[in-house]
Order: sequence, then C-alpha cells, then structure tokens
Amino acid sequence: MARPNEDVRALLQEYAELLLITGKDAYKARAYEKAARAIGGCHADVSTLDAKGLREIPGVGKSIADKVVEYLRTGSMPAVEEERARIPAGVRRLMEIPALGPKKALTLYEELGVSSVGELREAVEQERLRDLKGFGPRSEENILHGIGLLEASGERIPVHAATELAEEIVAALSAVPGCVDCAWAGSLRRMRETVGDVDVLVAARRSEPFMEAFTALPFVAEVIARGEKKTSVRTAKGTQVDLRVVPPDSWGAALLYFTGSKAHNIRIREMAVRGKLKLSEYGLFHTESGRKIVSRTEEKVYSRLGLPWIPPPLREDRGEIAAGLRDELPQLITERDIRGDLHTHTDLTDGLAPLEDMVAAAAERGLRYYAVTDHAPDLHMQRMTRDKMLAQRERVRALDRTHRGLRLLHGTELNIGPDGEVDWPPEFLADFDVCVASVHSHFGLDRDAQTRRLLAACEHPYVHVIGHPTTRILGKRQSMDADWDAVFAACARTGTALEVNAHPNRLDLTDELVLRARDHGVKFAVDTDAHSVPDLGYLRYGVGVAQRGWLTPEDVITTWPLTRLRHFLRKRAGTRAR
DNA sequence: GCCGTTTTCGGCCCGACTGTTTTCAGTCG
Repeated sequence: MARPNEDVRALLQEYAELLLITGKDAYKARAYEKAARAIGGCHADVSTLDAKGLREIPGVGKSIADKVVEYLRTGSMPAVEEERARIPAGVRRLMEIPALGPKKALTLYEELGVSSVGELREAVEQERLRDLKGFGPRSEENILHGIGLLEASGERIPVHAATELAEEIVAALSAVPGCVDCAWAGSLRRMRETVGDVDVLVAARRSEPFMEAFTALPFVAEVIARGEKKTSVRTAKGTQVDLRVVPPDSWGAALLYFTGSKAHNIRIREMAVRGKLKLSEYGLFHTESGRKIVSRTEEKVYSRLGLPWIPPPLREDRGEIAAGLRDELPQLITERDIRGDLHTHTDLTDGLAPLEDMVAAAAERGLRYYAVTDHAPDLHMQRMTRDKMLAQRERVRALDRTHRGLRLLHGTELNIGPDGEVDWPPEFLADFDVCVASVHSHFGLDRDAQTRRLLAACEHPYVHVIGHPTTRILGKRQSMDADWDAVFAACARTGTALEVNAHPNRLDLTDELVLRARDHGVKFAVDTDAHSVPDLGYLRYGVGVAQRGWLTPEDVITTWPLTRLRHFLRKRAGTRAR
C-alpha cells in the first residue's frame, strides 16, 4: 500500500492525540507528534531501518524507535492498543472539528458520553452543551459549522491518497497475463482535488483472471460485488474501488465513458445523436444499422465526432467542447514543463529537512531553479531573525551551482498581516531574489477587509507571489471571503503572480478561481510549499489544478527559463538591478 | 519522550485569538 512511513506516521500521530485526550504529559504527546512528522517526511523507507537507523531520524529516540521496530515486526503497537481501549475512536474524530481540541473532546465524552460526530450533533441540537463549562452559544454554532465542513469532505478522499492507491492497483493488474491496457479513469483521471471512489479499467479478452487478482490484493477488506464485467471492493481504509474489464476493441469508448464527467459525456452523446450515431461505453455506433464505427482509442471516438482529443482535466463541460470544435483547446501545462519551485521550506523554520537535502532532492528531480523561502519573523512561532536569514543566504549562495544545472534563489515567505503589511522593510526585502507573501491568520475578517489586505500585498513592490491565496485547507477550513475579481485585477496590473499551491491539503488556488484569474491575465506560480523531501513529489497535483484551470506553460512563471523569470521579478521592483 | 558549544536535567515554538469568562483556558499556526 502506501509507504510504511505513512502508516507509522499515522499511528504515532494517533498515539499523540490519545495522550493529549487522556491528559498525559503534553510534552510527551508533542514528542510523539514531532516524531510522527519526522517519519512522515523522512525519505528513507522506515521498514528498511533497524532501531539504530531509526534513531538517526531527528525526534526519534530509544522508546519510539523500539515501538516502531515492534510495529514493523508484528503489525501492532501495544502502547497504542492500550490507549485505544480507553478512548473510543469517535472521540478522537471529534478533534477534527475546528475549534475542538483534546480538552473539549474529553469533556464532551466524560460529561455527556459523546463518542462520535453524530452524537455530538444530537447533543448540540438538544442543547445539552449549554450547561457545560467552557461551552456557550457560539460554541454550538462553531461546532455545527465544523461538523458541516467535516461531513462535506468526509466521504471523499484526497487526490494523492487515491493516486497512490490507483497506481498500485494498475501496476498489479498490468502484470496479469492477458492485460492489453490498464488505467484509472473517473474523477481521479480528471485530477479533481478529492475523489469519491477509484475507477480502474482493464482491456482484456478474458476478465476472470483480473477479477481474481483484484479481489486478492492485500488491502482489500471487503468484496462488495463481483461479476464478469465489474467488481467492486472496499479497502481497509474504507475507499471503494471499482474494476471494469472491457474487450480491447471497446477500450477507447469505455475509457471515455468512465472518465466522465457526466456533464461532458452528456454533451458528447448529444453530438453523436445529432450525427445519427450512438455512443456508449462499448463504442460509437450507427443508430440505424447498429454497426460499430470506432472505439479502440479515445482519439478515434473524439475524431469521428469532429473533435480533437480532449485532455481529461478539461472534461467538465466548461466550454471544452466548443473550444475543441474551434480547434482552440489550450496546450495544457504538463509536469515536464515545470522548471522551478518558488516556495519551499527547510528546517530553519518549520521544514523537516536541512537545506542541503532539499536542494539535492530538487536537483534529482531535474529542476533548473529552486527558491528557498523560509518563514519571516511575523509568524512568531518560527523565531526568524535577520541574522538567521542572512546566514542562510550565505549557505544558499555557497550551494548554488554545486548541483549540475540547478540554480538556487534565496527568498522568504512573508506573512500578510490584517492590514496587508508584511514582515520586513523594503530595504531588507530588496536583497531577496523572490518574496512569496501569504495569509496565516485573521481568516475571519469580512470580505472588504480581506480584499483590502490582499490588494495591499499585491501593491507591495517586493511581493512577487501571493502564496496559498484563499488559505483553505481541504476538509478543515473554507476559503476566506474576498472580492477575488478585484484581487485578480490587482495581480494582473501589478505583475504579482498567484500561487497554485500543490500540497494536496491545500490545492490553493482552486481550479475555478484559476479559471477566473486567468481571464484577468494573471500569471501563476505552481509551487510545492515543500516542508520535506517527499513533499516535492506533490508537484503533480498542483499541475493537475493548473490543467483543470486551462493553464498553458505561458501562464505559469515556474515553467519559464530563469532569465525570463528574473525579468518578471525585477519588473516588480522598478529599477532594481541584479 | 527527546535532546544537548547552557549536555544527562530541565527545558521543550510562543504569541494571538476566541469565546468564555470576570482573569482565563483552549485552540491554532
């Protein structure tokens, strides 16, 4: 399944939360949290490490290393099992509701016996929270709002988890003898930010070996349905996966049909009907004779309908068919077009890996330029100072050109304050190669205030990129409210790029806002915001959002050659020479 | 539980915000 690191990370994180709920030493819990994060972000596979190797990971000492070794050996961690026996899983889930932490979760459990999100909703509706110390009318409101957010995302899984699962299934089924084609379809192929289930398609003459191999996969917990053409299973983590096996000469029509979206398919089928044709998952047919015309590839099906092949991220009925008919589909950006990253962290602030490791990993990924942009002092918890920043700059300059083909930029991620102010004065900012500015607090200001705040940041001469512009966290925090068209106009006017943050929990801007911003002529920076080496691999999901937003390489400054990028950055600061 | 040019004990990111209180606890980044 996913990397063992991920399983260990989740387990240690769970243990930390259980310790917090049961009121154990908060520092002990923090130690587990820290270790969980470090293991999640560690690029070595933990299952290949022994206790000694594990202890080399910062934050992992003897006790945690031993627990991990035992878990990897036996598949269980007794300390966690013990705590689980005391606190129902639902109580821990309560902490996923914004504004509910361990203390309030425990109060709800002990005082009211609430041990699930559903029970909490009932308790609020029955006004049973009113008498509880620490809870008032606003708490009720916030909790109901939080439950709504949680439930809205609850049944969908984030794109990266779905992709990892789909890759594993496709690899396994591709190895089954008789496999002609195998791919995932559905909203995952369209690169939606979350997916409800995973659809996998196989082209083969006989379906039985694939159904057999599919249901035997190690992470399959339940077989929901098993037939000749379709089998559905549920994984141990609760994700539904559908497998469909089609004859090789239906592959194109089937892939088209199962990729969707529904709205796109309806449009395509209407076009077929107008041409006296019928399109189904089995092929494109003459309505009258019933004779099959084409269906071997998607290209052939589209072509027979007078359309060029339409990339899956565009298939949302947002004008792609009209554009295709006019032969004006965008030449979509691909991951291969990306030359650089303008937003990354190191362990100087809240990143996990040292500068040298991040840079080496960027070089290995073939990037041509890479900006190190640790947090600035207004995010107080990061304890940044001018001296630390200047010392880091020395190290960045010394590392520059030590990896073949990779140039390093020294930047910072500024904090946009409630009035749009940023951390350092212009004379200090002038010496950075690039400044990203992002909102990290005051999410609840009203629309006008947020708009003014973002406009002020755009107007700043040394702010080049607005990081994670809406500040949404999938399933946790909604986008902040602002007059986005005003912000986009300001970005276009001032030459400020908007970030497409590739982290799967953010994916911010969203595809809809990318589309709107693009109409204003805004430029974009697809960045990873990497806090660890593995995070650099999330780039593909940012590219997915950019594709869904119809972006071409021309729209995205991180595809540009460095000289052109430098020109873009220089323009913002007038006559600044470099 | 982890860690160490303040090193084997005694710290541990720390300040701001929110909603609850009437001086603060809990949550968040």
